[in-house]
Amino acid sequence: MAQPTMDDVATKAGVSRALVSLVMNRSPRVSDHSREKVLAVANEIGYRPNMAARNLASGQTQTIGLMLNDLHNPYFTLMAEGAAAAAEEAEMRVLISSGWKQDSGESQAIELLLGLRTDAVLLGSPRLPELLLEQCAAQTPTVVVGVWATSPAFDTINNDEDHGAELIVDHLMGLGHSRIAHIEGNRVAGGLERRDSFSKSMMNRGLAPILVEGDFDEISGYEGAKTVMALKEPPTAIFAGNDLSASGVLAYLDEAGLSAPGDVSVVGYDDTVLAGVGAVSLTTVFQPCKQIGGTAIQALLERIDGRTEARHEVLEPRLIVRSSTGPAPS
Amino acid sequence: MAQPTMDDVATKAGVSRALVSLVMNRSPRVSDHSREKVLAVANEIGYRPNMAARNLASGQTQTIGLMLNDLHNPYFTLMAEGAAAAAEEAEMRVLISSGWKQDSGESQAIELLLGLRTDAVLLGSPRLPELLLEQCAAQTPTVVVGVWATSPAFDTINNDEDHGAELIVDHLMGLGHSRIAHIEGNRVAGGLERRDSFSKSMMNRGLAPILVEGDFDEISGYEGAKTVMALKEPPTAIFAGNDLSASGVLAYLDEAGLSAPGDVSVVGYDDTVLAGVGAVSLTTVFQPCKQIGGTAIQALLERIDGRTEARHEVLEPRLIVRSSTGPAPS
DNA sequence: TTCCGCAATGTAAACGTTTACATTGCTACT
DNA sequence: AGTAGCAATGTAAACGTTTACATTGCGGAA
Repeated sequence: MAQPTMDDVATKAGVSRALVSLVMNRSPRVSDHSREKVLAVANEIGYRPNMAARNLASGQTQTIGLMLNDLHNPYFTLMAEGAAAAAEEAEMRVLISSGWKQDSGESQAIELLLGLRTDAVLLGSPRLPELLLEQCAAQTPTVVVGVWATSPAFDTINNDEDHGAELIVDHLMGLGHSRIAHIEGNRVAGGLERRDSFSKSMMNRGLAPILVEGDFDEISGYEGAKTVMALKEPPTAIFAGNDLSASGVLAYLDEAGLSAPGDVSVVGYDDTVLAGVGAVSLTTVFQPCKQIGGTAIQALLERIDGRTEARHEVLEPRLIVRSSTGPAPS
Repeated sequence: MAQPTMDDVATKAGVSRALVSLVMNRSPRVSDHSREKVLAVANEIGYRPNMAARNLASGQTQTIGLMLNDLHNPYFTLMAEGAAAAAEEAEMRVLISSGWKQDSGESQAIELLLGLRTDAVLLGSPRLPELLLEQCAAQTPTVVVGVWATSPAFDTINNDEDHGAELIVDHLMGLGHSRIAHIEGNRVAGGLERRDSFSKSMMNRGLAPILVEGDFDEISGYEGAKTVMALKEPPTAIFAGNDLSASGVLAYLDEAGLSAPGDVSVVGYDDTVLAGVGAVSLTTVFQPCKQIGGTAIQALLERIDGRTEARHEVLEPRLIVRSSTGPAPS
């Protein structure tokens, strides 16, 4: 599988290697005649520039690395799609790796990207401690999504969790609910803020929050629902950490012969495609996933261009009321 | 952001560059004393090997590229997870790119991977014609999942579509259905086989297949259901191209005031997490997504090790009956 | 003491590009 | 005719590794 190199093209086309390089990089300095000749030969022998060599020589990759917490979560894949589209516009490509929700996997995933020397990295809800994120930022332009931090070393984009939690609590209280449970997201990648915001909102309104562990996925939604519904005084509403988790809650309720919103109201978070689809459509909090991805790429491009002051963006949440919430049963 | 190089480490540790290289590659030929010294320095100055240089010099990347048709489809992300796990065992990393369901995007995605000179590539339901897949295979070891082909240039892994369609048709006929519609997957990435198998199965049993276009996603499931339910004689059962599409079907039915399986039975394909979750759990055909990913990586590793004969694997489908199918209404 | 063998380390030539700079021929002006 | 200027192309030195091979130094056998 020895692949053709620039030299092969140059020789066969009877020109110098430098000229081939210019052609491949669309330089305007080369004559139409040469350009055509070179392209023809390149095409004929199936030449494809070696990115490693290109990167080594130029110090650039035209590539942005994405580390995503959980590829099974539409929130992240939508973010990736938005990022890919934005990158495309800047003639950049996006390379994805994931830690599959494990600390060690995530380290490796980031390590891989840093080793590749992508021009920048976008970290989607990293689980790693802020210190490590700063180390990453020291190596390459970095934007972190989904983790609250005020580090001057990297940019962040976050949802206003406090406000989101308030919207949900107010909505549910308005429907007459007072025993409201929250199935937490994880305790490492920004789930903590959502949980704390919920607690605070509840407390402020004189209600006791019911909390149960989770990990932002279906299975923990299912388990969490099972746990809280087994309480002596089960909640009349469940606020799941995200839509994925809410799906799990609905699955459990269905299995247990309970209905939403008849018996229990359910709220998700993110407004991913999961929320709209399915027999019971989810009341949830909208997050502009794709747009977040695009904004993150913009921020990275600016950093590549030399910006150094950190920017910490906070997005306003918006409650989307669908059919999974209703009046509290009397 | 000038990053430290091997030379920096070598100088600071008072050794040669080659020795640092040996240490970084865990060679047993270096003394404990030197190893420790080098590692200490590397760690101190935050040295990280440059993959581009490493790749250029060694001709290896220890990396396998994954091109995935649609990151929003759990089928692919599960496959990726399985692949990542298998790669991990072989001390390899996995790099993902997607064409986001567009031909041009897919070309770019594959081009990116080939340019990077990953040691091999795994193509998840590529939309591109077989000719292009062969070109890819000519450059690097290639395994294609989800596309029927008998090319001697690459390996394939596929579901036995004929059998899968038969299982579904028999199941539905057994429940008394005769007007059965199929919402097609796409017409480029292997959706054709599923559609043809369905048609054939129906015909063989003396039934006329009802077909409607689709693209393996929620929206086309929704639209497809809308289309067929508007027929003079609407079907009593819908076989969606995959689970994603089936979700869309369920969403439409719900919106139209119809219920599954009371009014219409619905069948999916893939048995992704979508099938089990949700108020109406899906009858579907099981595919061992993760395992497919793992098998694909195995095949690639063998090819990297020198195997050249192509292997075309066919997996046996298994029908999973859940609550979205029931007797045909009388 | 001499010399062999071996472990540990160093030397230097790749790997396939980019890119600053040098060279070559023209055109067109004086 | 001589030459300035410019477009087109060539030359060669990086870029940061790996790796075959050379060198060093040391312990022990002769």
